[in-house]
Amino acid sequence: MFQEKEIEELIRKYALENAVKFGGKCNPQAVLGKVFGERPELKSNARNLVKIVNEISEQINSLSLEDQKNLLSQYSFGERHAQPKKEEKILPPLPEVEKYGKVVTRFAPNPDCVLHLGSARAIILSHDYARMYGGKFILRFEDTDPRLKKASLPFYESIKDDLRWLKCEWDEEYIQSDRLPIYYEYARKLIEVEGAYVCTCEGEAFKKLLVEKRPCPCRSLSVKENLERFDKMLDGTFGEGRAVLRIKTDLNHPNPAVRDWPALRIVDTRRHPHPRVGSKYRVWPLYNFSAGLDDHLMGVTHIIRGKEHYTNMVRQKYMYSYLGWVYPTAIHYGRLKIEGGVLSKSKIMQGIAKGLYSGFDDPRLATFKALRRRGILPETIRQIIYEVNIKPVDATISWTTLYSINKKIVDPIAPRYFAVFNPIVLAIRGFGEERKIVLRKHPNVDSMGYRSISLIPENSVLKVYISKNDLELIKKFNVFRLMGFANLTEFNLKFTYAEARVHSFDIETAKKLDAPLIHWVPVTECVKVQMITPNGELIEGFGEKGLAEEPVGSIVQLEREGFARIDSKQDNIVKLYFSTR
RNA sequence: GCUCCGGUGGUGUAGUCCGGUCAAGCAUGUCGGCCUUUCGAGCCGUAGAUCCCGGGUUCAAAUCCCGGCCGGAGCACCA
Repeated sequence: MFQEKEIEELIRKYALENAVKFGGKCNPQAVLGKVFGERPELKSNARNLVKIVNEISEQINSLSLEDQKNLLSQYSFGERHAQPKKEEKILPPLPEVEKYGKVVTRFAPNPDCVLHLGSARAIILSHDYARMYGGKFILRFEDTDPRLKKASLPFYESIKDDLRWLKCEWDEEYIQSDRLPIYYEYARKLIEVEGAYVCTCEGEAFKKLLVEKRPCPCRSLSVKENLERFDKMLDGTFGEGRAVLRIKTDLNHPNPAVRDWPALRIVDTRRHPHPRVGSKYRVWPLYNFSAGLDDHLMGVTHIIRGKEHYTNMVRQKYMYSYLGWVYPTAIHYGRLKIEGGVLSKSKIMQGIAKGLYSGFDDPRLATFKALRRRGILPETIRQIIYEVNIKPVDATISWTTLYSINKKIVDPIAPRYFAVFNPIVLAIRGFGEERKIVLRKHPNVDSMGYRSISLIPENSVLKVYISKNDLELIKKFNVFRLMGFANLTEFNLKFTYAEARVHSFDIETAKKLDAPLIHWVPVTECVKVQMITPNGELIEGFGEKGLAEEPVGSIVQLEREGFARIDSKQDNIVKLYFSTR
């Protein structure tokens, strides 16, 4: 009991703090929380403490705010108020790592399309976790459907290309169409342990039985009969669609989707040749079979994939139990979308086929190719993935978030240039002498050097391009400033061009007059620029000649316009892809 | 319909497992200011959340329990 005084003091201290924080009235609950935070052992005595806290709170609340502040100043608080807030986003620990000697992850795409943002979670998380724990990252092409979701040769390469761009190098590479004999071997094994049977039932009839939780006639066939039937699948006795190998499951499983799922089916590869192995095989594994086997065979410890695969895990576990295997740790995440970005493989493929999109890198598509061409950096994608993390919920990220991340990375390294779109000629009268303007390539980074713009007047007239988009702004002021150059006045818009006269040169005057700053390009020294906007349109204009000296692939900032990536240069035309504002 | 899984400011997320320093943190966006020869960056500040709803347990619930609502996923001889 001799501690009582001390505890009361503690309560008083937090009550005062809370009261001062909330305008004179403290909340006993919050005070209690703070006290427990400092003295957790008091929790067992919570009931009694509540009474004391309530009493003290009442006392404190009857005081004026001034008195509370004065009393509060007598107490000292530890370090807890000052803690560094900004911490770098890192991945949370991967579950169950201690179960395995070495972490092994995999990314297993079907090479039937290019990769898009929807795969970013699987790729980056799988790769980065493998690296984080000094493990192994496997790339496995799942090209086992020669008919419906048929693989196509160029995509094998483009997927690898995207992976490299994302800085996700893989340690091992497999292609499932090379592994058919392995799958056949395990099919026989599963038949032998009575974990699988060859079913020749017609689809609808089987489904009906399935819903009623009843076995089909094929289910009770002997091992011998099943092996014979399996041979008939392989040798062509059974035609396409006439037989499948099924994995036995619990027919009473509450989810009809997991009951006796199909493992291998027959595809007429004469009519539907596989892009890599042609018509060599006619029995092809289904996803759960080949992926399930491979995950174990390749020693995968952590499967990171979309939540649409959740029931697949349940299905595959039956196969694992027949084989005496332990299922890897599976983590399922939700869909990652980007507002307005096209993320569906079929829409991408169809849109391109119809000419709706210019290609796999059309800026309206959320493919890695498109993102890359727009100057979105792999670091930005990675940061987004770290940010959304592994959650089974869908996330729609906004372009503005992506922009701001990208901008933070790009801003310090992007040289600045002027480029005028929607141009109109501005004739500056009474400008006799030739001049050279020297500007910094980056306002805060001296080491990036300088750019110079030569001004060559003709008959005392200097012609520059300005953007029609700025006309409204200019009209509102008596004086406007061409950035880095001169303050102009007496603006006069003619039919095809505009006129103005030099008012002064110094920035101080411009500031004093509150003149708007306009970017510009001299007519006598410029390059033609074309830029693809995010909605796929092409806009044209003129840019500083220095733009043509920046390497292809680099990102520049067009002042007052935004960031853009230099896509190509030819015939004195610089082609840009707009990146972010 | 059946089977899973979720629901925290506009958006994304932290916290939820193990109830209490959370009258809810961070980022981005909004708005305002400072700075700046960009409408960019940076700095400072502001507003914005019934923690899906209802009930229960408890001294105490974003957190645990029950019910509901809403959303997503799966239910292919696709992956």
